[in-house]
Amino acid sequence: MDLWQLYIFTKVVELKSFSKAGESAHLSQPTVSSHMKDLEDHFGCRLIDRLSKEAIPTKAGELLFRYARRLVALRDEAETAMTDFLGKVQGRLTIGGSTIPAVYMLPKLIGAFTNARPGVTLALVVKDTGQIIEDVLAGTLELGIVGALSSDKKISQKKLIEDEMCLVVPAGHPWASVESVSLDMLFQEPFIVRESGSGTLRSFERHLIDNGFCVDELRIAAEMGSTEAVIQGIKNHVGISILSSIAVEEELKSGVLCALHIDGLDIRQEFYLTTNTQRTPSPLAGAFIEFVEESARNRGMFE
Amino acid sequence: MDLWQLYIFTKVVELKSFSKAGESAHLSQPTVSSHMKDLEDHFGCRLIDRLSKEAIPTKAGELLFRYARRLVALRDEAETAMTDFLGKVQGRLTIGGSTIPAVYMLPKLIGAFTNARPGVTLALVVKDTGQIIEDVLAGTLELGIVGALSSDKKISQKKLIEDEMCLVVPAGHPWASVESVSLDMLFQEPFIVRESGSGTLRSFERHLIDNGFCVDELRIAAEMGSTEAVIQGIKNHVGISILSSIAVEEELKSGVLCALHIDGLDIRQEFYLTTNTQRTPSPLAGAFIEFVEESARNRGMFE
DNA sequence: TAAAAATACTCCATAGGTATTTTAT
DNA sequence: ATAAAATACCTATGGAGTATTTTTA
Repeated sequence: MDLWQLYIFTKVVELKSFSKAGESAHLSQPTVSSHMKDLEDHFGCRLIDRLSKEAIPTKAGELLFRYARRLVALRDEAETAMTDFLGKVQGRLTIGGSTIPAVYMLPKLIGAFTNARPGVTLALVVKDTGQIIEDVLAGTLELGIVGALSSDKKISQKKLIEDEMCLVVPAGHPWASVESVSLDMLFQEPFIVRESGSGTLRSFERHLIDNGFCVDELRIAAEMGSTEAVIQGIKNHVGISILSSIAVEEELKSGVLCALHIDGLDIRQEFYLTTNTQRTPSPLAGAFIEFVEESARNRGMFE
Repeated sequence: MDLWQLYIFTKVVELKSFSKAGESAHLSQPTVSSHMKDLEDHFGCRLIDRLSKEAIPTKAGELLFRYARRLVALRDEAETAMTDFLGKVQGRLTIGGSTIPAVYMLPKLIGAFTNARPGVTLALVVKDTGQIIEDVLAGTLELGIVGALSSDKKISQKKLIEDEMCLVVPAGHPWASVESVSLDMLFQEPFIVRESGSGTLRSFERHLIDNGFCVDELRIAAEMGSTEAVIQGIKNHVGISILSSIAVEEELKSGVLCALHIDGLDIRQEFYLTTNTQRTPSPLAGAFIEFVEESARNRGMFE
């Protein structure tokens, strides 16, 4: 009993004729006969009484007809659901982001993507890089944007943007108009650091040590729990700090803050679109990935 | 996209493995591979991601899986519904009967048939012979029991019982112990007739005329609207009458009434199980037909 | 006689198999 | 090295056709 035979059966019942059913299904009359015989052999009973002028289902045929109609309808529903799913970019997609991408990159990207596409819902999950990579590996997340590379062969990562850590000072600060300062000059100024455990702080520490300095020598004015808090601290002259240029993009544009290089200290961080090589992205995920890559190529992402 | 492939697909998703799915469906692993490829080609997208240790559906595969499960379940439901319908004698059957069978034969038959079969409902429709034959021809009724033959070639009729019209007198009547009386003796006694239009009356009239008599010459004591009324009339000494022996079966047994032959008047009526040659009976109708024929053969029908 | 389904037959697409290779852990 | 799926290739069933016969109104 397959769907094709059941479909032909419904046509026979509806049109009350083998030959008309054949026409409607683009089949010859003998082919219809043979399928009906197959069905009758399968159930071991007559399903259709062949009267001279019309074909009428038996009681058993009526019972089967009710199921056949439902089965054919459900098949059609499945087909259209699949083509809809594959054809249209729609539905819900969850994107993972580590702190910097989640706060400074993804909101803009998600906004631009969903605005042009009704019927699309994007959810953002903020977790640390390790967690996001685990979720991508497990298949819980279709994609993430993180600031570190994974050695796992199942993880595919595409560089989206390079972010430089800059020394950030408030407007009006003596260094505001300077291009760059030397590393030892940092130790004169009150400094704001992130709480220990932050990726930003760790990479800064490593670079200081590499250059023969130590964090303890900094004149630490405050320790802040978030990038946003550090920005507020600088604005309010609590101190200066090292920050991702992406994070202060807005403030640099408006002139509230200024960024400068530190001679001999080149801290760059790259952000990667992270997917599972072994998993096929949904059409929605595929479209978003394309959109993100396109934005990165056009440098339209943060300009 | 056929049910067989969808079934294999559900097995692959459930068992997370092509080879295990093959085992469970008694197929080789390459056959499963080929079916999955067929499905993927059909939808034009990947449905299953083949990881090293397990096979996991893609988003599109998850969508299809939901439909596939429903389709397979519905198919199974149809199969069991069909085998139930064909295997068990159950459900509802409507039987047509003309007056005599409907009142004096079918209640007993229906009672005996349904008592032994839980889950069976028999409905009785009382109509005149012509109407019942029309309904059988139209397929509205699967079977009827009527007292006349049809010339329609699409009608099959099987004789169940032969019923003789007898002269019925109350117990204690002078003729009660007599074997038979001559036709002319009828005209001495008060007589009860059925209303004009009754089949019983018509055939009686015809027979009288054939023998050179006329109904008008009878001493008509009363004209009754139903066979039951005639019986009551005889019991209460209103008069005597000619009745179907089946109709007075009970009263003859209990001795309240007596039946005797009329010399030279032989009115017999046969009752026929009537079906449509072109229609396949449902299992329930078939079982009832068999039961009725068996009862007729055993003469257990009215004894 | 006409119209519908059944039968007889032929052909080829494909579901199924086995043997083997590829791939990833 | 192992386990799983893919590939290659072969076979046979059966789905589809055309031509014809049977059936019944």
